[in-house]
Amino acid sequence: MREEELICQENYPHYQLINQVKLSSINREDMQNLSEIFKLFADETRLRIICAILNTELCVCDLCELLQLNQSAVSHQLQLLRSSKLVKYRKEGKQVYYSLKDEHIESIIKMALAHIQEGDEANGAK
Amino acid sequence: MREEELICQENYPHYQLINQVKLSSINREDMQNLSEIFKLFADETRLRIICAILNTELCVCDLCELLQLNQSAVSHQLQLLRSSKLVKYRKEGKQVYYSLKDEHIESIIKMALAHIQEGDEANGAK
DNA sequence: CTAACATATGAGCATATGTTCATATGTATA
DNA sequence: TATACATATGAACATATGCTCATATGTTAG
Repeated sequence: MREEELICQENYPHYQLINQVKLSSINREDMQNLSEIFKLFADETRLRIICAILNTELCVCDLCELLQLNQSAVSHQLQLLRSSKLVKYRKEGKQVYYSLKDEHIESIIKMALAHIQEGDEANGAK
Repeated sequence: MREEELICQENYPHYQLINQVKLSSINREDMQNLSEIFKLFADETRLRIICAILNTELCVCDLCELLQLNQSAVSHQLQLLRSSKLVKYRKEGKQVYYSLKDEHIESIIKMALAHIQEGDEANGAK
């Protein structure tokens, strides 16, 4: 529909390169799923929740106390994490205990942490 | 300010646990930086751009062609990636070539990919 | 210098997102 | 069964985000 405006004239030499990238690239559905996961990590509150239950299971009010957030906000975020199957939960009496479902998550966060720490070194943090 | 409504009565037994989590947790500033990075990965367009330049440098119009997006949208996203120092760029004549700055990024994405693929197995994808 | 091209950027708009408030649901205890 | 407590959830609102359109900037060729 907008071929003419999209393709700049210089990129024909890059045609092969583009095609190669296209072939080796992650398929569109995985890409969408990837961005979904990263969305979960993208909110600070959610990330704090995730980190809090990295190695421990905690109940909702523990999380409220820890993050100093009201119960509704925490529950809404947990709802999101639950429906994305990032967390599992266990009911015990009145309480509901949440924990992480997958150990990849810790690796992802550690890797990202390494990234920002390397960034610090490279930039002005000397 | 809202102590009374936040702290549920049952969590006193968890007091130690909460404190332990609090102590071992990532500090607030790093947490914010982490969420910033994940925000960058959280948009599908941006993620596609990032993946496209994982191993190759590409100019803006290559990206437009590859992602079938208009130049303005791509440039805006590149602007974001640039100001977050996730990408580097190199001007050559009229063109500007973008590439990634950091190899952690690939690891992060690969890890996340592993997560979603494991999720597939675990769920109905048989 | 002018025209054409590649990229950048500001404004405006529509949509998505996170929080709060009010209330519902579910569980234990008196 | 009634009450208190822990959690979940819907609605409303304010803010953030991503895209588009128009235009600016910078570069090369004629």
